[in-house]
Amino acid sequence: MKQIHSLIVTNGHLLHHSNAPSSHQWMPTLLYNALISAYDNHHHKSLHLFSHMLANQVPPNSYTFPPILKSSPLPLGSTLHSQTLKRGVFSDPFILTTLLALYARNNLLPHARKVFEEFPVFLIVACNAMLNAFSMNGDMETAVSLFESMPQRDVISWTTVVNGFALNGNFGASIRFFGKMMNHKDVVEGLVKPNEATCACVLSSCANLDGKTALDCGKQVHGYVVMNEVKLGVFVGTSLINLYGKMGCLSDVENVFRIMVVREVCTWNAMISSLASNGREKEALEMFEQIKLQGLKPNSITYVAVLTACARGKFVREGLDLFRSMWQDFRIEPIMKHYGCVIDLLGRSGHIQEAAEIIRNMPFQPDASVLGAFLGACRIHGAIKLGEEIGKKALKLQTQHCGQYVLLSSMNAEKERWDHAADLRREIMEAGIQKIPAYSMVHLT
DNA sequence: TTAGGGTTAG
Repeated sequence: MKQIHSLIVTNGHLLHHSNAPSSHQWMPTLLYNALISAYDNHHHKSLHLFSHMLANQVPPNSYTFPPILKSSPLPLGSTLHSQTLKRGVFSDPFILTTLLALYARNNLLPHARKVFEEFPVFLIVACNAMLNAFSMNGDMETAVSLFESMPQRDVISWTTVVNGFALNGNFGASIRFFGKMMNHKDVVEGLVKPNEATCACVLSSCANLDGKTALDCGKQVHGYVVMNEVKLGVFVGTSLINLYGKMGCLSDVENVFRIMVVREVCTWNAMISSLASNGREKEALEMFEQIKLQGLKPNSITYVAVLTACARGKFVREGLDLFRSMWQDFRIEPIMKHYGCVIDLLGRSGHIQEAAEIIRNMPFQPDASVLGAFLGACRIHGAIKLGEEIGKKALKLQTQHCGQYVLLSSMNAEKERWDHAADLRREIMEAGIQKIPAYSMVHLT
């Protein structure tokens, strides 16, 4: 590429006016378009080029808008929408599709529908964007009925619905829809084949359920991946690590990790979480060191995972050091989840006062999960007075959640303050809160 | 030169 580029330059085919003071003025629409799409991940630059082209009276065409619209926030997107109308390119199918996706992303389902109606004929890409629009706005019923009305479907149509159920928390339906896909003539006759995205989605749905059925389903998908040479890239590999980690199959976790060719930060994150939740906290921390050695940059999720490992392993000193260094080393700002981990870390190991101190000095108000972690610590270490004080705050934040009531009530029961305990149990009843019964499971192999 | 679906989070 670079050699060809040099030839073009030395032969004078590129930018005849490059010696002129403002060569940009001579750049035609086509060159601007190419540049704008090259700056795909640099929204600022592509936008700058767009205004530059307008300032130089270079007219944008239907190719100009989609790459900018793809990364535009809503207010800018609306402005561009009117620009497409003014310049007579609104009806272009590429523009319509990106506008549809823009409105879907911003939860403006009615706007998305209106754009969808502009398509004169069936277009699979537009339908897929609309399927996603319904999914992202919680309307799976309409998504499925649109899906069923489509004269053709491709792998993206199927994947969008599989993912749609997962987006709405209906993981069982997501897996069943994948099953339907595998038995449908589209797949049986070889017109459609699940790809990396499809497999990653359904594996993630399996990981979000528990029980043997979900694990077996995930294993079948894994088998399909191997037998059908679906790429074991970052997406599928990371989903598999996550699935096996959640199911306690650490040897499978390690096998997948070992054979992955490309590993990104999210892969390492899934690995750290898997080790941390299976009693191998020390190795989880070693993985964190590995990330840095690989030249990768930990992200916010990495710290959630590694702080969890510290909490489980009772590595108080290491955990606090990590928490304090995340901003210094990587400019990652602690969010609520990180505070939750640190409170859990301090609380479990009996550093109740330090935990209280951190809660008092947080830059934002603690939410129910942080207070809940603290409350749990108070219970373990019998700090009933502090527990009741914090518990009341937690109840105010999470009135419909049974966990805090149960914790407070158990805490009183342990101190044989039966009247307090009973009062709290009655409050649960009166507030109409359902206590979800816990269960244990024995997995026979 | 342009469009639609994907992984990790106590």
